[in-house]
Amino acid sequence: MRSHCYADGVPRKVDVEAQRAGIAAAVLRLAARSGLEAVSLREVAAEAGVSMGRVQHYFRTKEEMLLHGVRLAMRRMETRIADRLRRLPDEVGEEQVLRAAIDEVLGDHPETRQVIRASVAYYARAQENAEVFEVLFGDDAVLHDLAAHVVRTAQAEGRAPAGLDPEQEARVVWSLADSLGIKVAFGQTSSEQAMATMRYHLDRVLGCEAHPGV
Amino acid sequence: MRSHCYADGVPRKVDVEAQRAGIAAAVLRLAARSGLEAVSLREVAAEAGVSMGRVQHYFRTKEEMLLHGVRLAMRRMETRIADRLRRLPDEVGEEQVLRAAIDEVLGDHPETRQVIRASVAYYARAQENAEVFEVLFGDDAVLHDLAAHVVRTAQAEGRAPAGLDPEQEARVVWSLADSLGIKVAFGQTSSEQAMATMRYHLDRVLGCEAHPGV
DNA sequence: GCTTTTACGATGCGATCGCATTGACATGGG
DNA sequence: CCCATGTCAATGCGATCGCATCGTAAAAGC
Repeated sequence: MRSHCYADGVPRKVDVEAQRAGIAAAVLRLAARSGLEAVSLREVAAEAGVSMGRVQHYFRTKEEMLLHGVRLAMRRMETRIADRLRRLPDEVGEEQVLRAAIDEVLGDHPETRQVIRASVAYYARAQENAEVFEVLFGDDAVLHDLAAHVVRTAQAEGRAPAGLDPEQEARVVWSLADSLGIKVAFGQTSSEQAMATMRYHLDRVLGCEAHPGV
Repeated sequence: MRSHCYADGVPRKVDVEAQRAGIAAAVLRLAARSGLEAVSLREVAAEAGVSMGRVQHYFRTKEEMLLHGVRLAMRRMETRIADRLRRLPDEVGEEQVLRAAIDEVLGDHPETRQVIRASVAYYARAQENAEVFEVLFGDDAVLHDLAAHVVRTAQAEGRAPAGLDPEQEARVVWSLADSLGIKVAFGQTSSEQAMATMRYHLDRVLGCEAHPGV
């Protein structure tokens, strides 16, 4: 009746990754709620409902624990976007991928807002810790290229207005999504308002189409 | 030969506001450098080069000190924008005001970056502390109205493309400025790159004109 | 001139911090 | 069966935390 019982009677070790993920989830909740100041080993242990010794067993230092926390945040975001794509009819184009990612960022699901708030809490640390910087911003180039390609496709199909610079438009789109996502996560704006603004902008750049969400 | 000597031999009290500002400046430096986690009474005292007793004398609690810090940040930003306007030829229109504010946000002057990084460090606290929220985001409505009005003017003068929604465009412009400003402050993007993106966008919304800066 | 107020510096308190150590217990391999 | 290993809970350490208190020296008020 221990929490780390074995599955199917197969005698095995404790699921290390699951334990780490449980603790990292507590880190995320605390960071999202009150910033990194509130993240101490004792608080994390209490939030995760485990002993402090357990936390220290799975993370050698606080730094390592924090890094694992922000990694979990990004992984969750990717998972949620992938789930969203899976719910769409098959054969999604790149524009659907872009729109799904933006929808996720601007949505008001509590977990999304938690991840975004936690990410912002890590910003200061990203300046001093290259690994945190990489986790937070490492995927930006891929997302940028995705947006730029979508713009180019819209141009090729004649849906986009003339004279657009796909590279600059990509920067605008993601900057907009970032900023609106943060505003939603911190309660400055409603999710609906942010999605309306995003849809307004995308309609002018990619042409007006019927889309679920933004 | 004390640091709080009187000016002109006039026996007066210590300049309370100057003392508080000096301490708040230290708070800003620490928050910008390493986040609010690094802001303790002892660290602030050391950074400001004063005793801990002095810090406690001018701020009854840490909370009050932090609030004064973020107020100083916003005040500095406004001052820097006002200075920028004063350097322009007189009779500035509202569009110049908007552009000056955006220029300041995207500029790579160390003090601007410090203020932006410090502001981001306060985001988590803004959720729990209504006063911090007000200081950080209280001016947003004014800035929004400014941008919307500038867009409307550009429309009236026939410089803007047809079919623009000034309210939405205002949201886009400020979201863009916020996001790019943060990216510059945290070293994700160069100031030049951010200004180029901003100029690119403004040219499409307000019409292309020759402007200093963005 | 004497008291009150202002402006600190210094020090101490209890709580909490990250981290290291220790030991109990359980498991699987030899 | 024994022991190496993995998995923790418990505890203690030195440092640091925010804050309260105390003492002092100087100016302000009477």
